[in-house]
Amino acid sequence: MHNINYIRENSTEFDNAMKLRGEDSISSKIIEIDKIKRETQTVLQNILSERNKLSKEIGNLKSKNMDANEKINKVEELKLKINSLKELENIKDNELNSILSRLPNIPHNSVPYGKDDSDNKFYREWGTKPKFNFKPKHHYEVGENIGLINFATATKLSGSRFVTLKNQISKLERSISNFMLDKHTEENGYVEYSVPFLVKEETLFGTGQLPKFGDDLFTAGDDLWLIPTAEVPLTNLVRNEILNINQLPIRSTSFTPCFRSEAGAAGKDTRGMLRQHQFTKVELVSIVEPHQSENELERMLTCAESILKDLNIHYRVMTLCTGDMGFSANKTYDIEVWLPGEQKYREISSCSSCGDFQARRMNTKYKNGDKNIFVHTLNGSGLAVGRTLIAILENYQMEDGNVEIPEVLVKYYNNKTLL
RNA sequence: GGAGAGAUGGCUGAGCGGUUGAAAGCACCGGUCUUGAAAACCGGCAACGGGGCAACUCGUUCGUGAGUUCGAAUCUCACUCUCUCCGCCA
Repeated sequence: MHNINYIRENSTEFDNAMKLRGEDSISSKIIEIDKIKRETQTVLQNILSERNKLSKEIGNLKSKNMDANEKINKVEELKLKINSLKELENIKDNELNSILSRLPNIPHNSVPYGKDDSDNKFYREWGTKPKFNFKPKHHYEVGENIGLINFATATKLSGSRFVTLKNQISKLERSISNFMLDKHTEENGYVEYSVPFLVKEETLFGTGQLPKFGDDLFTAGDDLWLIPTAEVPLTNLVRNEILNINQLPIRSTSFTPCFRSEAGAAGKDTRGMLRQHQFTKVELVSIVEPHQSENELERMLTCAESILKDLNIHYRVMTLCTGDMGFSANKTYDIEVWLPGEQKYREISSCSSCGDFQARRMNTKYKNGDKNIFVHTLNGSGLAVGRTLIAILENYQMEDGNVEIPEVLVKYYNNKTLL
């Protein structure tokens, strides 16, 4: 959600920023609505003030048993005006909110300009592509060959874009999530939460999924929605709060399933478990003071990377261009892991800074002296567990069809070194 | 699912339809005292918005939304949420 004062005072910059994100120039429309709203408000408030005065006078007269009819009639007249002005103010306020709540965040000035993911910029990489003396398989081949990944059974239960894992691979998924949570809570300074997987509309508004992207989500009826990421509940933990400055920074993490309708992805990544309606993820969220957020994004990225380093899997980090960023982000790094079976880098984490964009939607501030200031929010995957599983199956596969267990996971995997 | 109780400022908690934006206490901030701290005492302390260069001023807000009234935290209705008891259940 944007600061209307900023738009008023920097309309050109604002329009330029929206253009980078593929939006039409709209500041003039916003400013016009805002102007009418404020003018209405001023007139309305003067009348309200008059009414309040008269009402007090009426009270005084009545308490002295004196006649107040003249003043009562006056107020009656005012009421008509008040009602129509209130109505107008309401209409303009709704128009304004409806526009503002659908506009994406302004990109940070360090974000490269671009149309889509082909314009993302290389930031850094770690490790090298592993060498195989056989042709590495896709993760689904590895899993299906040993009967531990099964798409057909999942289709029977739930349709396309679901999977069932079994036995050792289920256990491996569990080991991965435990490893990630331990790392983030014991070394990286995050506090673990268990959160609801079903949330209300206001909650999704707070982080920016609604009102614009309802099509990407699943509903559970009763006004509840399935979370597409733990970013939603974790960030909204502080919705409508005025935090004490010494509570910051807040760093939280949670392991949750994520549910996405993948509405716009028909025909994309249909093979394998790369793009599912349901997957698990360990999420990282930070709530910080504004001056900390740039550093915090780098820190968060490092925390996410630490998982892949420990797993010893080659990856690269990309800075997303203006056209590829998510709605609420002002800057995003994607970590892309190398998949030898597919011979491609694939996203395994996305770390975003949202500035005060979500804080405005959630109404989350902190007290700094006598001022209440919007916090900055950040979120990142630390990491997508399903895709980490894929990365392990492809990077650690052996010629005989078995899979080696990464060293850091062995203790989480009953001390076994092979699948 | 059945019965009942409730929702007030960061927290606890008062509040006859008319100086109640809201008592009191706690917390917090500033000061006096003290070598320092604590205690005690004194003072300050809601949010959001409009207007104004500013001092300041006006409006809105006591779960949410409607209504009654000249005037609503206080009355009416609907909704939401919380708690207690009973039933059911992981």
